[in-house]
Amino acid sequence: MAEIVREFQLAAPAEWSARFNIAPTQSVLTVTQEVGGPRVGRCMQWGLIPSWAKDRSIANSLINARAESVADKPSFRAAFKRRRCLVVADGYYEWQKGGKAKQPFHIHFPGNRPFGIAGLWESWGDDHLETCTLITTEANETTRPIHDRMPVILDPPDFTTWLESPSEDRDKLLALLRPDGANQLVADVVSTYVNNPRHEDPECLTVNRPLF
DNA sequence: CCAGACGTTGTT
DNA sequence: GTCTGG
DNA sequence: CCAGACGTTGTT
DNA sequence: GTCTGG
Repeated sequence: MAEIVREFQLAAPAEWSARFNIAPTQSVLTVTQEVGGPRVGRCMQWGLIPSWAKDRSIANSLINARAESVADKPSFRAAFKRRRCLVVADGYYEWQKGGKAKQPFHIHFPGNRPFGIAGLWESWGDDHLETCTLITTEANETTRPIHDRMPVILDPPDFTTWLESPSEDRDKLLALLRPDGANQLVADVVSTYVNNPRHEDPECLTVNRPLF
């Protein structure tokens, strides 16, 4: 948490403990910031529920939002204008499909430096349930062999722009939604142990063999 | 005007 | 909530 | 994302 | 095949 507070310049530590296999509908750590306000770390449920949704089942479909259309899609455009966030991670899983087999990879930076994924959030229902979605874009050189999409990983200098820009800066915001340009990511083959969402321990990160 | 949709992923 | 299709 | 379920009736 | 739950 100390590393996260420093990297994201949080005003205070957040309530959070290590996770190894976060599935959609479960809690993720996010960062939000009102214009001119402090950076706040808060937990939200992964899977966006728009304000107009009659029930929460739509969350299963809205775990990702495409950068190419996020500003216009009815499910996302309101959040794109007013409720942008960062989702904190030090790695993510991507599955490579070959026939029936689903080979998971653990994708991370050297040293597992935490990073911020561009996201959107909403508050839903009388209980003000806070939910979020991750924005995806085309894959970069490292991740393309595994899958054609990847999360938008923002450079720390762009955090403020993403979190605080007024809604009329649409083009400026969309320009941030690019693949990781520095291409410093590492992709490790891991065991299919991680394929079971009930498996939630460090064994999920065990490297099977080098990629190359 | 009202009714109905509103999403991504991957696979075919 | 807001847009599209009928 | 993956894993696992996928149904109605009536009865306790 | 497609939906739900985690």
